[in-house]
Amino acid sequence: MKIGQLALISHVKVETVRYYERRGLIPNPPRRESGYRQFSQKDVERIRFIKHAQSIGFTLNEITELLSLKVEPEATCGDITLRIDAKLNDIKSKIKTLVQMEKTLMKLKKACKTPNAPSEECPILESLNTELE
Amino acid sequence: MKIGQLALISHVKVETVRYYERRGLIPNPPRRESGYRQFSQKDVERIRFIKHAQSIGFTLNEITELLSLKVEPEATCGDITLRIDAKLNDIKSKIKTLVQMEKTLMKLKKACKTPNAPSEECPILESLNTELE
DNA sequence: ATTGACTCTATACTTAGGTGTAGGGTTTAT
DNA sequence: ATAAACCCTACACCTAAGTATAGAGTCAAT
Repeated sequence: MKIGQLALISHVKVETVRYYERRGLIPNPPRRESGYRQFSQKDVERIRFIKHAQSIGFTLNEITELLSLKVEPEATCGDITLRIDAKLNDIKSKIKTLVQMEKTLMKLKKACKTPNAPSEECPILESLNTELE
Repeated sequence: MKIGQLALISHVKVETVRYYERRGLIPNPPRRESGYRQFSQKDVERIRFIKHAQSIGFTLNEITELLSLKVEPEATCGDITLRIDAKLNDIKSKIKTLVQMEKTLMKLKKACKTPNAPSEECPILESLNTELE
């Protein structure tokens, strides 16, 4: 199939497919005489893999790594699990940060008892001037 | 004080101070004859404000907005609270996404029962090829 | 055989928040 | 008075993951 159809099926833009190829995420496809890329079902799967991996938080660099682990003969399933664990740690720490932000924001919000007061003397803005715990 | 000292006190780089000035986050400072910027304690506070606001998740664009609300005469404390609420929603939705990723990753992790199996047949990679629920 | 839709390459642009560099001028301490 | 340390502007570069564009060539249907 041609690039347009692959893109359509895979719900990505044509430029994204070419971008993935440039990044080495998709094997260089064979070409017609005209230079047109010829894709196959394998490429549809490959893009699905990439998109799924992205949706669980992997970057394209990390996905490149996962894909090469897949073909390295000495790589084991345990090696994959290691990457999963690392990503779990990433995500946990992001959650932690966000939860802390949430807490601080809720505390700040409560600081405002007079919604009609001029913003100039808003206790929220004032506390941003000094300390945040 | 000169830019280097402001940067030192504020724990930011000199270039960052100039960058904030370019973005309009810091008022244009007066200059000496030589062209050197002259900063004051107010600017230290301003950078503190920016850094605190960043640490609770506001972008520099949003901080610019907060700063202008602060000086608009008709703006009220309630207007500030609105921004806090919007940011709280942002953050909640980011947390939600991350928690979902975490769940999926943990499920994937459990799928691997044979850590020494070759990665080629790793059930984790296989599920990325097909479906993720 | 021509038109419209598709594809090709190469290059630049996007967002966000900076960071780094080149090529100069200034200040300060000795 | 000279050297180190600082400051100036203007510009390019960085990451991440694309998106957009120009200018050219190709394919499919009428």
